[in-house]
Amino acid sequence: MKTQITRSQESVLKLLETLDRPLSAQALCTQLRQQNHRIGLATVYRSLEALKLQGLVQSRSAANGESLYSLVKQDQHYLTCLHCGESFPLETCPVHDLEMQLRSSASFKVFYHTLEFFGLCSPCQSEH
Amino acid sequence: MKTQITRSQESVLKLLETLDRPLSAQALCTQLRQQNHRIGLATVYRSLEALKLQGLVQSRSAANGESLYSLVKQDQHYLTCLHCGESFPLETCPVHDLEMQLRSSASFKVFYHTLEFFGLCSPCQSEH
DNA sequence: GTTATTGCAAACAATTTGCACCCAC
DNA sequence: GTGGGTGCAAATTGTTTGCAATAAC
Repeated sequence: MKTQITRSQESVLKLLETLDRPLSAQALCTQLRQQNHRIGLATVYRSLEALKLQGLVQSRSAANGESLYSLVKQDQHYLTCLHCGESFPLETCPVHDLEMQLRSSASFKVFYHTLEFFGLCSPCQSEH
Repeated sequence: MKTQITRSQESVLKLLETLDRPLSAQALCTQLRQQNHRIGLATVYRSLEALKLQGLVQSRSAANGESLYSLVKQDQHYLTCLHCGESFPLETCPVHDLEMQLRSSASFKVFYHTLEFFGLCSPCQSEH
């Protein structure tokens, strides 16, 4: 479990820090190239995987099947509509206390958590 | 948003009721065929999608990228190891109260939620 | 009979992998 | 120099889709 960071991992990390919402690997790659980084999609995936292993980056899968990546620091708690797939961020996270308890447990080292509620958003409730 | 259940959806639902852990679509298809259901993988996916839309079935993505399906009734809350990918079920769910609050809100109709903590399990902590 | 559902196979797309090249140390 | 990191393109694989056949009503 190496902990050293490579050049690519650093540029991915830097980019994620400027973003306020999770992006797909492909979108991240496109943005990096627009910023004149010569980087391949495979490297973006490899970097994201490495950063996840270090507990710096998290991913969740969107309704369309692709994975969305963001910093662990940026809490990700959503209300997600089963019908249209849209995710509405939750303001507060109700499980911080439990996370703190778990963090102090030696048997499992917690880096971060995700919490997602699934259901129907207001517009989708009125369709039949 | 139709609510009627088809024959295939019913057999998938029946199978899920007999299982105590989430399975992939492929595994579900295999099991159904072993039980002499003549069913195609595509139909399993279509059934799972329909059941999800009805709030009966939930899915989460495993470490290897595939989706694992289970009944909404079967709570799914995990400690997941970033290193080996193994998921350890949590005994209790700390967010039921919040879910109850959200359920009574008219603006978003909550069917179910997922909660997952990510980190390193005990064996993986000792590797370096 | 008409319409929705199904199985199959082909298509698709996100992700992973093989490999030659290149950079850092 | 050597070993790890990288880009590219090919391979892989979970999932979706087109379509003819079938089942439901």
